[in-house]
Amino acid sequence: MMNFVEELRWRGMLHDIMPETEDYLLKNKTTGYIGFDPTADSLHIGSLVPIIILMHFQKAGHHPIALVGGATGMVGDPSGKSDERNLLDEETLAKNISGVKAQLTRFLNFDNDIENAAQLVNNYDWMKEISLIEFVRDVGKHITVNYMMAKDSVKKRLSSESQTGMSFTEFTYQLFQGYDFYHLYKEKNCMLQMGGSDQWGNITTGTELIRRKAQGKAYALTCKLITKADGSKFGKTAGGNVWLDAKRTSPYKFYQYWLNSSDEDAEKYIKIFTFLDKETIEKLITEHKEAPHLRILQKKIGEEVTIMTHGEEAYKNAIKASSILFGKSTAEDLKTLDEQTFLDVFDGVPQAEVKRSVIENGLEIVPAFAENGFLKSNGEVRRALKENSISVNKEKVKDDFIITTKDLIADKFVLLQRGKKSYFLLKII
RNA sequence: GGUGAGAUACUCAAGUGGCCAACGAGGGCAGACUGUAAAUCUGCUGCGCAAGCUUCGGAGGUUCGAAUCCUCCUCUCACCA
Repeated sequence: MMNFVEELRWRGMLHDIMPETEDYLLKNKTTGYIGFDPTADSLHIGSLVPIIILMHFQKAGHHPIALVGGATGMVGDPSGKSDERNLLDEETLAKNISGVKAQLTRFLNFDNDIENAAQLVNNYDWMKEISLIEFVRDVGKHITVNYMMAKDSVKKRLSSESQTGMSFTEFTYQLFQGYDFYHLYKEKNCMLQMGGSDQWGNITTGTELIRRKAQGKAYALTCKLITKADGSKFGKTAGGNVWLDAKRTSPYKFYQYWLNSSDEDAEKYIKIFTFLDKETIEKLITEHKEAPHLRILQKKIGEEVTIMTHGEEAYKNAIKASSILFGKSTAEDLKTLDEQTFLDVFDGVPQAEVKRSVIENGLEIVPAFAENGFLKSNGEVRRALKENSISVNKEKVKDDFIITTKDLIADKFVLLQRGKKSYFLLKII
């Protein structure tokens, strides 16, 4: 049997582990869970780490449970937050939960035919049954406020660093999460809770509750939070979060995110986000160091993670799109594309519709960029022109350029571009 | 409830009657260089081709002239109760 803990360790994912956990996991096939917050109707790549942990867990023969926090999502976890959270209304929450559920099924094997099929639970299902009196008597009684206050997540908010203080609601959060663990321990014989290192406090409230209320022993394990070498937040781009949902973040952009990782980060990511074995990874790292400009690591990570998330087909399209957008393709190359290929490549690129007659009459460059919502104002277009950053169909143009029918791609599109990475499509109707 | 401080562009933050479309920093965008990188250098960062126009929490007022002075309002923070 594969050593799950060792696997996480050499991949540099392990942060904190309760004593005896490794031993227990080696000797027993057990059940473990990770909670996912339904703060949006899609997970983003930050959630990929816990997902991958569950995948490793399942691979090692254990039984993974993914918990969707329908109830805890209503309370709001104060960990890592310096401000009070906004609460989600029930309708949004329901939508988010179903979105998150759908995504998790892509990564974990929920097939009941196998022995250690993954399970999906929603803590709202049991939390909704509990009355306040019940909760206060049966759960609250076992945990002292002193214990709760000692948690970092709470201390931080009570200290003078925090401007807003902390509501009772958020203070209670750890009891909710702790109760989840207790519930799964009782109902599903779940012995282990995992999560990001910021969850340590919440997780140990769970093991504490299990110890006091059920005289049981449960285990905990956390993984390192993903950081980036330049200090910026992982999983964010200027355009927002990088989502797992293809509708929110196109596979092309998803792939690009990994491709643009720094060398330093790529060495970490390849261990964390791919399932390649140690030898393969070490070989790749060596190769990469010999020829860093080839970006072997980034490409491999992009390939593995994009295929895992969006499938083979989407990955191939992302590659094709990348080579057209960033290769030495010219206006001529672009014009050889048929409509379908063109649309695949530029899937997700913002676009606007323009009447054919406008192009036939000749469209000046300034209004072409400003009036369709690509750039904010005429002034901005003029500025950009001065910077020599405006291209039409991948060719730099000056302010006297006029778009005509000869610039149409597939007789239907004009590709506008600001700088190297920012595209916009005019679609002729 | 009382007292005090404050609200300036994406963020922080100067500006206390004309020299203010508003110092500076960060962020963002672009150009050069490069590996679609990092670092570095340069330019831009309210609208307008321009004349000019609209901005400094909101509404009024004083003034030839207001981000700056006055009145009221809204909100935030701190201390006290």
